[in-house]
Amino acid sequence: MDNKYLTIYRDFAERIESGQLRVRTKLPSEHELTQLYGASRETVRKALNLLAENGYIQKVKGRGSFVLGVNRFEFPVSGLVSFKELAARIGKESRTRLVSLETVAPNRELADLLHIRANQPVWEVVRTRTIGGETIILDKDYLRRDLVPKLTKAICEDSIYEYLERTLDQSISFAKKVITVEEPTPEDQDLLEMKGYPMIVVVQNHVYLEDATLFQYTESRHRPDKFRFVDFARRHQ
Amino acid sequence: MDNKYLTIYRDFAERIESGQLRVRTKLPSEHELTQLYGASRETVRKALNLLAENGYIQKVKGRGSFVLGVNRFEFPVSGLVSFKELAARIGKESRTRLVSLETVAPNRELADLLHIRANQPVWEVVRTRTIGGETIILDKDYLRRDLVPKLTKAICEDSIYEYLERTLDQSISFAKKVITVEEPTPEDQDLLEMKGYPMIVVVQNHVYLEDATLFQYTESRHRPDKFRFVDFARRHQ
DNA sequence: AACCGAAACCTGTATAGACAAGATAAGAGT
DNA sequence: ACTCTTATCTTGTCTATACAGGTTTCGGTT
Repeated sequence: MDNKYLTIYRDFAERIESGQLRVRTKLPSEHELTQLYGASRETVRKALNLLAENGYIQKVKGRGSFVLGVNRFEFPVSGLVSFKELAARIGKESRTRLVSLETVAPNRELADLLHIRANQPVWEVVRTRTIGGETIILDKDYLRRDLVPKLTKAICEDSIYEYLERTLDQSISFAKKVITVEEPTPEDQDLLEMKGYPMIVVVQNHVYLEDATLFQYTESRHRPDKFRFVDFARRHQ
Repeated sequence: MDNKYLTIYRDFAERIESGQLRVRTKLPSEHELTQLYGASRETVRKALNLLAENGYIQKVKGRGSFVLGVNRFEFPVSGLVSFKELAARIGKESRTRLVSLETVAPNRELADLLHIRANQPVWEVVRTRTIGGETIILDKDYLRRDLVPKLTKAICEDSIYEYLERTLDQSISFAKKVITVEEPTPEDQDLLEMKGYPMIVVVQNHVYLEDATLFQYTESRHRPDKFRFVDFARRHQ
Protein backbone atom coordinates (compact mmCIF):
# COMPACT_ATOMS: atom_id res chain seq x y z
CA MET A 1 0.00 0.00 0.00
CA ASP A 2 2.22 2.78 1.25
CA ASN A 3 5.81 3.18 0.15
CA LYS A 4 5.82 2.16 -3.43
CA TYR A 5 9.58 1.89 -3.77
CA LEU A 6 9.91 -0.33 -0.69
CA THR A 7 7.28 -2.62 -2.14
CA ILE A 8 9.30 -3.01 -5.31
CA TYR A 9 12.49 -3.45 -3.29
CA ARG A 10 11.06 -6.15 -1.06
CA ASP A 11 9.47 -7.85 -4.02
CA PHE A 12 12.78 -8.34 -5.78
CA ALA A 13 14.78 -8.94 -2.61
CA GLU A 14 12.49 -11.81 -1.79
CA ARG A 15 12.54 -13.23 -5.28
CA ILE A 16 16.32 -13.11 -5.37
CA GLU A 17 16.78 -14.61 -1.92
CA SER A 18 14.40 -17.44 -2.69
CA GLY A 19 16.30 -18.27 -5.84
CA GLN A 20 13.29 -17.60 -7.98
CA LEU A 21 15.41 -15.10 -9.86
CA ARG A 22 18.66 -16.79 -10.74
CA VAL A 23 22.13 -15.31 -10.66
CA ARG A 24 23.09 -13.31 -13.76
CA THR A 25 19.45 -12.90 -14.71
CA LYS A 26 18.68 -9.54 -16.27
CA LEU A 27 16.00 -7.56 -14.50
CA PRO A 28 13.37 -5.75 -16.55
CA SER A 29 14.56 -2.33 -17.66
CA GLU A 30 13.60 0.69 -15.61
CA HIS A 31 11.14 1.69 -18.29
CA GLU A 32 9.48 -1.73 -18.17
CA LEU A 33 9.35 -1.64 -14.37
CA THR A 34 7.55 1.70 -14.41
CA GLN A 35 4.80 0.02 -16.40
CA LEU A 36 4.81 -3.19 -14.38
CA TYR A 37 4.39 -1.36 -11.09
CA GLY A 38 2.62 1.75 -12.31
CA ALA A 39 5.34 3.92 -10.84
CA SER A 40 7.54 6.70 -12.12
CA ARG A 41 11.09 6.03 -13.15
CA GLU A 42 12.61 7.78 -10.12
CA THR A 43 10.57 5.56 -7.83
CA VAL A 44 11.75 2.46 -9.65
CA ARG A 45 15.32 3.71 -9.49
CA LYS A 46 15.08 4.23 -5.74
CA ALA A 47 14.16 0.58 -5.34
CA LEU A 48 16.92 -0.59 -7.69
CA ASN A 49 19.54 1.51 -5.92
CA LEU A 50 18.55 -0.02 -2.61
CA LEU A 51 18.89 -3.48 -4.11
CA ALA A 52 22.33 -2.60 -5.46
CA GLU A 53 23.46 -1.10 -2.16
CA ASN A 54 22.51 -4.28 -0.34
CA GLY A 55 24.28 -6.57 -2.76
CA TYR A 56 21.28 -8.05 -4.53
CA ILE A 57 21.90 -6.65 -7.98
CA GLN A 58 24.55 -4.92 -10.04
CA LYS A 59 23.57 -1.99 -12.22
CA VAL A 60 25.51 -1.48 -15.42
CA LYS A 61 25.14 1.72 -17.34
CA GLY A 62 23.65 1.21 -20.77
CA ARG A 63 22.98 -2.48 -20.20
CA GLY A 64 20.66 -3.01 -17.27
CA SER A 65 20.48 -4.58 -13.81
CA PHE A 66 21.68 -8.10 -13.11
CA VAL A 67 21.15 -10.44 -10.19
CA LEU A 68 24.25 -10.99 -8.05
CA GLY A 69 24.96 -14.25 -6.26
CA VAL A 70 27.05 -12.73 -3.53
CA ASN A 71 24.64 -12.52 -0.67
CA ARG A 72 22.85 -15.80 -0.95
CA PHE A 73 23.74 -18.79 1.18
CA GLU A 74 25.33 -16.44 3.69
CA PHE A 75 23.87 -15.37 6.93
CA PRO A 76 24.60 -11.70 7.29
CA VAL A 77 26.00 -10.91 10.70
CA SER A 78 26.59 -7.59 9.09
CA GLY A 79 23.91 -5.00 9.22
CA LEU A 80 21.48 -4.78 12.05
CA VAL A 81 19.65 -7.94 12.82
CA SER A 82 18.86 -9.44 16.16
CA PHE A 83 20.04 -12.87 17.17
CA LYS A 84 16.52 -14.19 16.88
CA GLU A 85 16.14 -12.94 13.32
CA LEU A 86 19.53 -14.40 12.51
CA ALA A 87 18.86 -17.79 14.04
CA ALA A 88 15.60 -17.97 12.13
CA ARG A 89 17.41 -17.43 8.86
CA ILE A 90 20.08 -20.04 9.22
CA GLY A 91 17.48 -22.48 10.44
CA LYS A 92 19.72 -24.08 13.05
CA GLU A 93 18.43 -25.06 16.42
CA SER A 94 19.36 -22.28 18.80
CA ARG A 95 18.56 -21.25 22.31
CA THR A 96 18.99 -18.24 24.55
CA ARG A 97 19.59 -18.65 28.28
CA LEU A 98 19.34 -15.76 30.71
CA VAL A 99 22.25 -15.69 33.15
CA SER A 100 21.42 -12.54 35.06
CA LEU A 101 19.13 -9.52 34.81
CA GLU A 102 19.55 -6.59 37.15
CA THR A 103 19.85 -2.84 37.38
CA VAL A 104 23.31 -1.63 38.23
CA ALA A 105 25.13 1.63 38.65
CA PRO A 106 27.45 2.02 35.68
CA ASN A 107 31.16 2.22 36.28
CA ARG A 108 33.20 5.04 34.78
CA GLU A 109 33.87 3.27 31.53
CA LEU A 110 30.28 2.22 30.93
CA ALA A 111 28.84 5.61 31.88
CA ASP A 112 31.20 7.07 29.34
CA LEU A 113 30.15 4.60 26.65
CA LEU A 114 26.46 5.29 27.17
CA HIS A 115 26.91 9.04 27.62
CA ILE A 116 25.15 9.05 30.99
CA ARG A 117 25.95 10.12 34.53
CA ALA A 118 27.40 7.65 37.00
CA ASN A 119 24.29 7.79 39.21
CA GLN A 120 21.92 6.90 36.40
CA PRO A 121 20.99 3.23 36.70
CA VAL A 122 21.19 0.86 33.73
CA TRP A 123 19.93 -2.59 32.94
CA GLU A 124 22.56 -5.28 32.79
CA VAL A 125 21.46 -8.35 30.87
CA VAL A 126 23.76 -11.32 30.57
CA ARG A 127 22.73 -14.09 28.21
CA THR A 128 24.30 -17.12 26.60
CA ARG A 129 23.50 -18.39 23.13
CA THR A 130 23.53 -22.06 22.31
CA ILE A 131 23.69 -23.13 18.69
CA GLY A 132 23.79 -26.70 17.54
CA GLY A 133 24.15 -27.96 21.10
CA GLU A 134 27.19 -25.85 21.96
CA THR A 135 27.13 -22.72 24.12
CA ILE A 136 29.40 -20.43 22.16
CA ILE A 137 28.21 -16.84 22.55
CA LEU A 138 28.06 -14.66 25.63
CA ASP A 139 25.99 -11.49 25.29
CA LYS A 140 26.23 -8.66 27.78
CA ASP A 141 23.69 -5.90 27.21
CA TYR A 142 23.51 -2.56 28.94
CA LEU A 143 20.38 -0.46 28.39
CA ARG A 144 19.36 2.92 29.70
CA ARG A 145 16.75 2.36 32.40
CA ASP A 146 14.99 5.62 31.69
CA LEU A 147 14.25 4.47 28.17
CA VAL A 148 13.31 0.88 29.04
CA PRO A 149 11.20 0.88 32.22
CA LYS A 150 10.34 -2.80 32.33
CA LEU A 151 12.38 -5.84 31.41
CA THR A 152 11.54 -9.42 32.28
CA LYS A 153 13.09 -12.86 31.99
CA ALA A 154 10.63 -13.77 29.25
CA ILE A 155 11.49 -10.74 27.14
CA CYS A 156 15.22 -11.37 27.48
CA GLU A 157 14.91 -14.98 26.44
CA ASP A 158 12.82 -14.01 23.44
CA SER A 159 14.12 -10.87 21.75
CA ILE A 160 14.79 -7.51 23.34
CA TYR A 161 14.72 -5.79 19.96
CA GLU A 162 11.29 -7.14 19.21
CA TYR A 163 9.99 -5.97 22.58
CA LEU A 164 11.40 -2.50 22.00
CA GLU A 165 9.96 -2.08 18.55
CA ARG A 166 6.62 -3.74 19.10
CA THR A 167 5.74 -2.77 22.65
CA LEU A 168 7.70 0.35 23.42
CA ASP A 169 7.59 1.67 19.86
CA GLN A 170 11.23 2.67 20.11
CA SER A 171 12.79 2.48 16.69
CA ILE A 172 16.36 1.39 16.37
CA SER A 173 17.99 3.49 13.71
CA PHE A 174 21.66 2.65 13.39
CA ALA A 175 24.57 1.00 15.13
CA LYS A 176 28.31 1.04 15.25
CA LYS A 177 30.08 -2.30 15.50
CA VAL A 178 33.66 -2.84 16.60
CA ILE A 179 35.24 -6.26 16.30
CA THR A 180 38.36 -7.15 18.26
CA VAL A 181 40.01 -10.28 19.66
CA GLU A 182 40.87 -10.61 23.34
CA GLU A 183 41.86 -13.12 25.96
CA PRO A 184 38.91 -14.84 27.59
CA THR A 185 37.94 -13.75 31.09
CA PRO A 186 37.11 -16.20 33.87
CA GLU A 187 33.47 -15.36 33.17
CA ASP A 188 33.88 -16.46 29.54
CA GLN A 189 35.54 -19.67 30.70
CA ASP A 190 32.75 -20.25 33.17
CA LEU A 191 29.73 -19.60 30.97
CA LEU A 192 30.92 -20.78 27.57
CA GLU A 193 32.23 -24.10 26.32
CA MET A 194 35.62 -22.68 25.45
CA LYS A 195 37.22 -26.03 24.70
CA GLY A 196 40.61 -24.61 25.57
CA TYR A 197 40.55 -21.86 22.97
CA PRO A 198 42.87 -19.14 24.26
CA MET A 199 41.13 -16.19 22.59
CA ILE A 200 37.65 -14.76 22.24
CA VAL A 201 36.12 -12.56 19.56
CA VAL A 202 34.48 -9.47 20.99
CA VAL A 203 31.82 -7.61 18.99
CA GLN A 204 30.99 -4.32 20.63
CA ASN A 205 27.73 -2.81 19.49
CA HIS A 206 26.60 0.74 20.05
CA VAL A 207 22.92 1.00 19.23
CA TYR A 208 21.19 4.31 18.56
CA LEU A 209 17.56 5.36 18.32
CA GLU A 210 16.08 7.54 15.60
CA ASP A 211 16.78 10.72 17.48
CA ALA A 212 20.43 9.62 17.61
CA THR A 213 20.46 8.96 21.34
CA LEU A 214 22.67 6.05 22.30
CA PHE A 215 20.55 3.76 24.38
CA GLN A 216 22.21 0.37 24.33
CA TYR A 217 25.71 -0.97 24.52
CA THR A 218 26.22 -4.64 23.81
CA GLU A 219 29.23 -6.87 24.05
CA SER A 220 28.87 -10.11 22.15
CA ARG A 221 31.62 -12.57 22.97
CA HIS A 222 32.10 -15.44 20.50
CA ARG A 223 34.18 -18.57 20.68
CA PRO A 224 36.73 -18.03 17.89
CA ASP A 225 36.18 -21.24 15.95
CA LYS A 226 32.48 -20.52 15.55
CA PHE A 227 32.78 -16.85 14.69
CA ARG A 228 32.08 -15.65 11.19
CA PHE A 229 31.32 -12.13 10.05
CA VAL A 230 30.19 -11.34 6.53
CA ASP A 231 30.19 -7.89 5.06
CA PHE A 232 29.19 -6.49 1.70
CA ALA A 233 30.70 -3.18 0.67
CA ARG A 234 30.46 -0.99 -2.38
CA ARG A 235 33.16 1.40 -3.47
CA HIS A 236 31.50 4.75 -3.94
CA GLN A 237 32.89 7.29 -6.39
CA MET B 1 32.22 20.35 -12.05
CA ASP B 2 30.46 17.11 -12.87
CA ASN B 3 28.24 15.30 -10.41
CA LYS B 4 26.60 18.00 -8.42
CA TYR B 5 25.33 15.74 -5.65
CA LEU B 6 28.74 14.18 -5.09
CA THR B 7 30.19 17.64 -4.76
CA ILE B 8 27.72 18.48 -2.02
CA TYR B 9 28.34 15.11 -0.39
CA ARG B 10 32.10 15.48 -0.36
CA ASP B 11 31.82 19.05 0.82
CA PHE B 12 29.94 18.09 3.97
CA ALA B 13 31.81 14.81 4.50
CA GLU B 14 35.04 16.76 4.59
CA ARG B 15 33.69 19.46 6.87
CA ILE B 16 32.34 16.87 9.29
CA GLU B 17 35.50 14.78 9.29
CA SER B 18 37.69 17.79 9.89
CA GLY B 19 35.57 18.80 12.85
CA GLN B 20 34.65 22.08 11.24
CA LEU B 21 31.02 21.05 11.67
CA ARG B 22 30.59 19.92 15.23
CA VAL B 23 28.52 17.02 16.49
CA ARG B 24 24.81 17.76 16.95
CA THR B 25 25.05 20.75 14.64
CA LYS B 26 21.97 21.25 12.48
CA LEU B 27 22.65 21.34 8.77
CA PRO B 28 20.89 23.92 6.62
CA SER B 29 17.46 22.76 5.52
CA GLU B 30 17.06 21.13 2.13
CA HIS B 31 15.42 24.26 0.83
CA GLU B 32 18.34 26.39 2.00
CA LEU B 33 20.83 23.96 0.47
CA THR B 34 19.13 24.18 -2.91
CA GLN B 35 19.81 27.90 -2.87
CA LEU B 36 23.33 27.57 -1.46
CA TYR B 37 24.39 25.15 -4.17
CA GLY B 38 22.05 26.20 -6.94
CA ALA B 39 20.66 22.68 -7.13
CA SER B 40 17.24 21.13 -7.08
CA ARG B 41 15.85 19.57 -3.95
CA GLU B 42 16.16 16.00 -5.23
CA THR B 43 19.83 16.58 -5.93
CA VAL B 44 20.37 17.95 -2.44
CA ARG B 45 18.48 15.01 -0.99
CA LYS B 46 20.66 12.55 -2.89
CA ALA B 47 23.71 14.06 -1.20
CA LEU B 48 22.08 14.05 2.24
CA ASN B 49 20.97 10.44 1.92
CA LEU B 50 24.52 9.42 1.05
CA LEU B 51 25.78 11.26 4.12
CA ALA B 52 23.21 9.51 6.29
CA GLU B 53 24.00 6.09 4.81
CA ASN B 54 27.67 6.55 5.61
CA GLY B 55 27.08 7.64 9.17
CA TYR B 56 27.87 11.32 8.85
CA ILE B 57 24.44 12.72 9.63
CA GLN B 58 21.06 11.70 10.97
CA LYS B 59 17.95 12.87 9.19
CA VAL B 60 14.87 13.48 11.32
CA LYS B 61 11.53 14.00 9.63
CA GLY B 62 10.12 17.43 10.28
CA ARG B 63 13.23 18.65 12.09
CA GLY B 64 16.24 18.49 9.82
CA SER B 65 19.65 16.85 9.48
CA PHE B 66 22.14 16.68 12.34
CA VAL B 67 25.83 15.87 12.45
CA LEU B 68 26.65 12.51 14.06
CA GLY B 69 29.83 11.89 15.99
CA VAL B 70 29.97 8.19 15.32
CA ASN B 71 32.46 7.93 12.54
CA ARG B 72 35.07 10.40 13.61
CA PHE B 73 38.29 9.33 15.32
CA GLU B 74 37.84 5.86 13.84
CA PHE B 75 39.65 4.43 10.92
CA PRO B 76 37.15 2.50 8.91
CA VAL B 77 38.42 -0.93 8.01
CA SER B 78 34.91 -1.38 6.81
CA GLY B 79 34.03 -0.42 3.29
CA LEU B 80 36.45 -0.68 0.48
CA VAL B 81 39.71 1.09 1.04
CA SER B 82 43.18 -0.05 0.19
CA PHE B 83 45.87 -0.44 2.82
CA LYS B 84 47.64 2.61 1.47
CA GLU B 85 44.54 4.79 1.76
CA LEU B 86 44.01 3.42 5.25
CA ALA B 87 47.56 3.98 6.43
CA ALA B 88 47.41 7.53 5.14
CA ARG B 89 44.35 8.22 7.24
CA ILE B 90 45.61 6.95 10.56
CA GLY B 91 48.88 8.76 9.99
CA LYS B 92 51.03 6.02 11.47
CA GLU B 93 54.31 5.03 9.95
CA SER B 94 53.65 1.97 7.85
CA ARG B 95 55.47 -0.10 5.29
CA THR B 96 54.70 -2.79 2.77
CA ARG B 97 57.26 -5.49 2.00
CA LEU B 98 56.94 -7.84 -0.97
CA VAL B 99 57.63 -11.44 -0.03
CA SER B 100 56.94 -13.09 -3.36
CA LEU B 101 55.36 -12.34 -6.71
CA GLU B 102 54.74 -15.07 -9.25
CA THR B 103 52.21 -16.62 -11.56
CA VAL B 104 50.90 -19.94 -10.40
CA ALA B 105 48.37 -22.50 -11.49
CA PRO B 106 45.46 -22.32 -9.06
CA ASN B 107 44.59 -25.32 -6.99
CA ARG B 108 41.04 -26.64 -6.93
CA GLU B 109 39.92 -24.42 -4.08
CA LEU B 110 41.33 -21.24 -5.53
CA ALA B 111 40.05 -21.93 -9.03
CA ASP B 112 36.67 -22.38 -7.48
CA LEU B 113 36.91 -19.14 -5.52
CA LEU B 114 37.89 -17.13 -8.59
CA HIS B 115 35.46 -18.93 -10.89
CA ILE B 116 38.19 -19.91 -13.35
CA ARG B 117 39.52 -23.10 -14.85
CA ALA B 118 42.44 -24.90 -13.26
CA ASN B 119 44.71 -24.24 -16.23
CA GLN B 120 44.18 -20.49 -16.16
CA PRO B 121 47.21 -18.89 -14.48
CA VAL B 122 46.84 -16.36 -11.68
CA TRP B 123 49.12 -13.88 -9.97
CA GLU B 124 50.07 -14.75 -6.44
CA VAL B 125 51.28 -11.76 -4.45
CA VAL B 126 52.45 -12.20 -0.88
CA ARG B 127 53.13 -9.07 1.14
CA THR B 128 53.69 -8.16 4.76
CA ARG B 129 52.55 -4.94 6.37
CA THR B 130 54.55 -3.26 9.09
CA ILE B 131 52.86 -0.69 11.28
CA GLY B 132 54.55 1.11 14.12
CA GLY B 133 57.66 -1.05 13.79
CA GLU B 134 55.82 -4.36 14.07
CA THR B 135 55.09 -6.72 11.21
CA ILE B 136 51.54 -7.74 11.97
CA ILE B 137 49.67 -8.31 8.70
CA LEU B 138 50.23 -10.90 5.99
CA ASP B 139 48.43 -10.27 2.72
CA LYS B 140 48.03 -12.94 0.10
CA ASP B 141 46.51 -11.70 -3.16
CA TYR B 142 45.37 -13.77 -6.09
CA LEU B 143 44.51 -11.92 -9.30
CA ARG B 144 43.33 -13.14 -12.66
CA ARG B 145 46.25 -12.90 -15.05
CA ASP B 146 44.07 -12.27 -18.07
CA LEU B 147 42.77 -9.10 -16.45
CA VAL B 148 46.12 -7.89 -15.09
CA PRO B 149 48.82 -8.49 -17.69
CA LYS B 150 51.71 -6.81 -15.92
CA LEU B 151 52.60 -6.65 -12.25
CA THR B 152 55.91 -5.48 -10.82
CA LYS B 153 57.61 -5.26 -7.45
CA ALA B 154 57.20 -1.50 -7.45
CA ILE B 155 53.45 -1.71 -8.02
CA CYS B 156 53.00 -4.29 -5.27
CA GLU B 157 54.91 -2.24 -2.76
CA ASP B 158 52.91 0.84 -3.62
CA SER B 159 49.24 0.01 -4.15
CA ILE B 160 47.75 -2.55 -6.50
CA TYR B 161 44.36 -0.84 -6.35
CA GLU B 162 45.84 2.45 -7.45
CA TYR B 163 47.61 0.77 -10.36
CA LEU B 164 44.42 -0.94 -11.45
CA GLU B 165 42.28 2.16 -11.35
CA ARG B 166 44.81 4.63 -12.69
CA THR B 167 46.73 2.64 -15.26
CA LEU B 168 44.49 -0.22 -16.28
CA ASP B 169 41.28 1.76 -15.86
CA GLN B 170 39.65 -1.22 -14.20
CA SER B 171 37.10 0.01 -11.70
CA ILE B 172 36.58 -1.91 -8.53
CA SER B 173 32.90 -1.96 -7.78
CA PHE B 174 32.16 -4.03 -4.72
CA ALA B 175 33.55 -6.65 -2.40
CA LYS B 176 32.47 -9.32 -0.02
CA LYS B 177 34.40 -9.64 3.21
CA VAL B 178 34.43 -12.65 5.50
CA ILE B 179 36.13 -12.45 8.88
CA THR B 180 37.11 -15.59 10.73
CA VAL B 181 39.69 -16.66 13.30
CA GLU B 182 42.08 -19.53 12.67
CA GLU B 183 45.23 -21.13 13.94
CA PRO B 184 48.38 -19.59 12.51
CA THR B 185 50.21 -21.54 9.81
CA PRO B 186 53.98 -22.00 9.79
CA GLU B 187 54.03 -19.30 7.11
CA ASP B 188 52.29 -16.88 9.48
CA GLN B 189 54.78 -17.76 12.21
CA ASP B 190 57.64 -17.26 9.81
CA LEU B 191 56.65 -13.94 8.25
CA LEU B 192 54.87 -12.19 11.10
CA GLU B 193 55.97 -11.24 14.59
CA MET B 194 53.40 -13.44 16.24
CA LYS B 195 54.75 -13.02 19.77
CA GLY B 196 53.31 -16.37 20.74
CA TYR B 197 49.72 -15.51 19.90
CA PRO B 198 47.98 -18.82 19.18
CA MET B 199 45.38 -17.46 16.75
CA ILE B 200 45.21 -15.29 13.67
CA VAL B 201 42.36 -13.19 12.26
CA VAL B 202 41.68 -13.96 8.63
CA VAL B 203 39.87 -11.42 6.46
CA GLN B 204 38.89 -12.97 3.16
CA ASN B 205 38.09 -10.47 0.47
CA HIS B 206 36.31 -11.19 -2.80
CA VAL B 207 36.73 -8.19 -5.07
CA TYR B 208 34.53 -7.60 -8.08
CA LEU B 209 34.73 -5.27 -11.05
CA GLU B 210 31.89 -3.15 -12.39
CA ASP B 211 30.71 -5.86 -14.73
CA ALA B 212 30.45 -8.13 -11.67
CA THR B 213 33.35 -10.36 -12.65
CA LEU B 214 35.32 -11.60 -9.67
CA PHE B 215 38.92 -10.78 -10.39
CA GLN B 216 40.72 -10.81 -7.07
CA TYR B 217 40.73 -12.93 -3.97
CA THR B 218 42.66 -11.64 -0.98
CA GLU B 219 43.44 -13.16 2.33
CA SER B 220 44.55 -10.64 4.92
CA ARG B 221 45.96 -12.29 8.03
CA HIS B 222 46.17 -10.11 11.14
CA ARG B 223 47.84 -10.67 14.47
CA PRO B 224 44.87 -10.77 16.87
CA ASP B 225 45.98 -8.10 19.33
CA LYS B 226 46.31 -5.52 16.57
CA PHE B 227 43.13 -6.35 14.74
CA ARG B 228 40.20 -3.97 14.84
CA PHE B 229 37.23 -3.81 12.49
CA VAL B 230 34.72 -0.99 12.58
CA ASP B 231 31.36 -1.12 10.89
CA PHE B 232 28.48 1.30 10.61
CA ALA B 233 25.08 -0.10 9.81
CA ARG B 234 21.63 1.38 9.38
CA ARG B 235 18.44 -0.51 10.03
CA HIS B 236 16.34 -0.08 6.93
CA GLN B 237 12.55 -0.22 7.09
C1' DA C 1 31.14 -11.73 -45.31
C1' DA C 2 33.08 -8.04 -42.97
C1' DC C 3 32.85 -3.36 -41.61
C1' DC C 4 30.81 0.99 -40.38
C1' DG C 5 27.43 4.15 -38.81
C1' DA C 6 22.97 5.42 -37.38
C1' DA C 7 19.03 4.41 -34.72
C1' DA C 8 17.02 2.42 -30.64
C1' DC C 9 17.49 1.20 -25.96
C1' DC C 10 19.46 1.62 -21.47
C1' DT C 11 21.10 3.86 -17.20
C1' DG C 12 22.97 8.41 -14.82
C1' DT C 13 22.11 13.07 -13.58
C1' DA C 14 19.30 17.04 -12.89
C1' DT C 15 15.04 19.88 -12.61
C1' DA C 16 10.40 21.63 -11.13
C1' DG C 17 6.38 20.68 -9.00
C1' DA C 18 2.92 18.36 -6.05
C1' DC C 19 1.03 16.39 -1.81
C1' DA C 20 1.58 13.99 2.85
C1' DA C 21 2.98 14.14 7.47
C1' DG C 22 5.90 15.34 11.54
C1' DA C 23 7.69 19.42 14.38
C1' DT C 24 7.85 23.96 15.70
C1' DA C 25 6.43 28.60 16.50
C1' DA C 26 3.07 32.09 16.76
C1' DG C 27 -1.30 33.65 18.16
C1' DA C 28 -6.01 33.62 20.03
C1' DG C 29 -8.84 32.72 23.63
C1' DT C 30 -9.61 31.39 28.26
C1' DA D 1 -0.10 32.03 32.83
C1' DC D 2 -1.96 28.35 30.37
C1' DT D 3 -4.02 25.72 26.58
C1' DC D 4 -5.55 24.89 22.15
C1' DT D 5 -5.52 25.98 17.34
C1' DT D 6 -3.34 27.51 13.25
C1' DA D 7 0.22 28.70 10.23
C1' DT D 8 4.79 27.67 8.87
C1' DC D 9 8.83 25.01 8.30
C1' DT D 10 10.78 20.66 7.65
C1' DT D 11 11.53 16.07 5.59
C1' DG D 12 9.34 11.83 2.84
C1' DT D 13 7.23 10.17 -1.32
C1' DC D 14 5.96 10.48 -6.08
C1' DT D 15 5.48 12.26 -10.81
C1' DA D 16 6.80 14.01 -15.45
C1' DT D 17 10.34 15.63 -18.22
C1' DA D 18 14.89 16.54 -20.16
C1' DC D 19 19.48 15.64 -21.63
C1' DA D 20 24.02 13.07 -21.42
C1' DG D 21 26.46 9.14 -22.35
C1' DG D 22 27.09 4.18 -22.54
C1' DT D 23 25.46 -0.49 -25.23
C1' DT D 24 23.21 -3.04 -28.48
C1' DT D 25 21.06 -3.77 -32.81
C1' DC D 26 20.40 -3.51 -37.39
C1' DG D 27 20.83 -2.11 -41.99
C1' DG D 28 23.59 -0.36 -45.71
C1' DT D 29 28.04 -0.03 -47.87
C1' DT D 30 32.09 -1.95 -49.25
